[in-house]
Amino acid sequence: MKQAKAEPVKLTKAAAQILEAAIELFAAYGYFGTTIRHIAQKAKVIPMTVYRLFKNKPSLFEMALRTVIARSVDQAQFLKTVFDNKDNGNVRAFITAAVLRWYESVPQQPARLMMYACLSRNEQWQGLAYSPLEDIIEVLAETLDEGIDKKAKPRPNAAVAARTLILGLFQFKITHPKMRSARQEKAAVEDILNQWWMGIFPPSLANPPASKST
Amino acid sequence: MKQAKAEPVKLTKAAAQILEAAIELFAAYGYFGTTIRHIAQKAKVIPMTVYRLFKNKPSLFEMALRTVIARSVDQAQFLKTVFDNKDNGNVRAFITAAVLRWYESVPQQPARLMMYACLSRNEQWQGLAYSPLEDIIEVLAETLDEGIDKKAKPRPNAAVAARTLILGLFQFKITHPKMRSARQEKAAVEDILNQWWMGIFPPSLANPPASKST
Amino acid sequence: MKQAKAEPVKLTKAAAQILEAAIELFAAYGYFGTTIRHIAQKAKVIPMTVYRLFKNKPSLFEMALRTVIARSVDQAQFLKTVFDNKDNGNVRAFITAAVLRWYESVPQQPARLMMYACLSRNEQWQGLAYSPLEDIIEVLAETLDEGIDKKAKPRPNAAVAARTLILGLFQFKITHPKMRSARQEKAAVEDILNQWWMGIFPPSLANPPASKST
Amino acid sequence: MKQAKAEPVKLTKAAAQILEAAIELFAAYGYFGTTIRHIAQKAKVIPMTVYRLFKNKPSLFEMALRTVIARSVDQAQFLKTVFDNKDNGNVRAFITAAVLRWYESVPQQPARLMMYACLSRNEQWQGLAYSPLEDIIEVLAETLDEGIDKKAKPRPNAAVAARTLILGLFQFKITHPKMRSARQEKAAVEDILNQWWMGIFPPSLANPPASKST
DNA sequence: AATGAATGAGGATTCATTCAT
DNA sequence: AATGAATGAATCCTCATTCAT
Repeated sequence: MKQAKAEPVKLTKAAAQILEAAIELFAAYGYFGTTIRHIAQKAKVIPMTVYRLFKNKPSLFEMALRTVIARSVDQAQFLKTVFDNKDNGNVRAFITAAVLRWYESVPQQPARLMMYACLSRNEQWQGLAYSPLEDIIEVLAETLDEGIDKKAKPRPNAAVAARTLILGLFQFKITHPKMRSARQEKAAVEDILNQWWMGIFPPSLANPPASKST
Repeated sequence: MKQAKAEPVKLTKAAAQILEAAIELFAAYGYFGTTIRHIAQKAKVIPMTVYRLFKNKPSLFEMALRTVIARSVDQAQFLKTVFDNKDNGNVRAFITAAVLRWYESVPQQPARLMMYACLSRNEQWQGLAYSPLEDIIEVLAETLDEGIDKKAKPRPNAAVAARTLILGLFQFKITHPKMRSARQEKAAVEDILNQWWMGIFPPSLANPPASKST
Repeated sequence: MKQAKAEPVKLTKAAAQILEAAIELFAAYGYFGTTIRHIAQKAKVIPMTVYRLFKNKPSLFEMALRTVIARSVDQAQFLKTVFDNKDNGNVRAFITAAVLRWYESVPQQPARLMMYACLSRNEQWQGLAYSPLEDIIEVLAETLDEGIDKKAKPRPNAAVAARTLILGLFQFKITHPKMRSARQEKAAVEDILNQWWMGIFPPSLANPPASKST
Repeated sequence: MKQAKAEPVKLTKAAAQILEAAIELFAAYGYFGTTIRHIAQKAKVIPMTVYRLFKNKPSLFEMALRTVIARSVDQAQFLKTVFDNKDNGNVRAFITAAVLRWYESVPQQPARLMMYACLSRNEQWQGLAYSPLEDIIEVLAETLDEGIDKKAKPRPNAAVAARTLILGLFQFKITHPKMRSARQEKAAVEDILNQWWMGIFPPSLANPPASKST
């Protein structure tokens, strides 16, 4: 699990306000669509204060990104804790519930901000933004792997499966912001999860192990 | 399948140049990160020409988005043709190959542009950007559904499965732009596809149909 | 009566359309608030045509002004004809009716255009714009003078009286564009006219001939 | 009397300079004929300062208009004070002197600015511009009414008479800016005033109450 | 450390006008 | 003579940033 620690430094009240405003606005409008003045207004400080507490605009964006990621990392660790303490009963139900809870616990704001960072031309930001997803994927994959029958043939690839699920859900969260109610969204995510568990064809009916493309 | 026709109008050379430049730059830097002057320079025209041929910046962005989508729609229709002409042999191999070909045929540019549109606060752009993905999902779901054993229990949900796959691949394309070679990327996509087909646990070993959360 | 002849030159259809559009828009938005493109659009020609038929923007404005003035001059002459043919009966009623008819016959457009010309820093335009009012004032003053008792003491000054009335009515027309209905406007103008005829104090009660200020 | 208070707020030096420059230039060239850069240059500030101290161009115009009107309102109140303190001697001479003083005290600048506002398509500006004239008219009408013999037949209409005079004088001030010397202008205004007091025909000689047009 | 003012470049957009066709 | 394209400067306005207080 990559380290992306940040925010443990004590922030003054003004700095915290600015950071929250920056997160909100960068997430909503992206880097270029957000102005320092706008951030300052939302944080109820004058623009000068932004420059006293943060070096400049890129630096502020990076700080906002790191802050959001730090929180996300915490979530990965929380998930890990949950998984570590699981009883060995119904693995599938357990993981399903945990992933659902994770999905619901991720606000759109961080997701959007991370997406903007991924789209940016700044490789450092891209790397930063991708790391928390990798963390979640890693935790999920580990837990999955423990539950997989090691002698199954074909043996499922836990890492790939975890990646597919998390990226799909992440994308789903961003691209369906207002198109459905929370209830509908939850139902859709459950469908995705179920389908993910099931696979398309039950192995008994499925065709042979799939050709390696043409 | 939603209609998103565009670009049938004959474009002058300058307009076509501007449009291509706009697609490229909007895809790279987003709406706010791209300036009309920048577009004009890349298209080798003076800024005024942009305004003669396009109403304004939002309109140009929408035009670029529609153009990219129109091309994507063509791909959906191409995929549909491929599926319609399939022999009834190995369905899985056939679909796998087709989806792989689709994945490789989608340039990053349109994907990025569509992602920026999805992230924008403009609901029309969001809708436009999402439509070609829906088209692909629809075509894939239909074909999948034909191959699914109607009496299987639990019966796979073709629509959800298709959505999960396409959104996941789309996200994958965007978020992994430079992190791996083309070869690695292809291998990863194949893994995703295989995993998608297989499901995590073979039904025979799987736990019961999954609790509805909580 | 000053000569401000114009427009006898034969205009092509396009030129006439442009001129009418120019009059309308210059009257509505003033010189700087009106653009050649806007005029061309309203006249349903391309901007180039404006430059083929008129030298440039100032020249077009002057042409519009002259056109409007020429029509106004015609009105002055019409008024003159009316006055020349009057019977020698009720002079007051006759003039009142004629002035009312004049007031109603002057569209707001020319009045606004002339006002804009008066306000401009171009002395030629100022002179042009003021001339038709002077014409009307002159005609009215002559007719008034004929009706005034040459031995009255104090003897009314027909020129001043005419000027006061016409300028007041002109101002009234411009500054009360939408504030009252046509019916209300006519009633107000009649009040003005009556008051103008009457003077404030009947001479019998009036104080002596008025001090020459201070 | 309508309230149009403004300008009591303390203005910084730069803001005051900008406002004065705006008044001068808007009065000279109208709204569209005046540029922010021009105003900034005259005020000896950089254009950005204009936008720091005023919201935008329309807002600056409105501020300029309100400032000019506030000064005018003060004049109306001054006139009122004068009228309230008048002895009951020669009413006509007293009012004549007061109106003359008012006329001379109104600079051309405010008059032009108000005229431009009246001509604009902005109803709020029209209303603002017209209000100070209404104030003066009201004050004058009240004082006139006190002096009018209530039993005179036909009884003069003080409101209409006041309106006619003030509008006429206002128009006169604008349309005769440079055409005569100050001395000539004063003489002309005195003529107008005398004529206004007198009416055209002494009632004894006048024809019957004037036909209501047709 | 908070504030207002300054900077100067750059944002989108439109202007009047002219050149090639 | 009609048209589209070009020109280049000007429009209003905002940007990120820094300098004086």
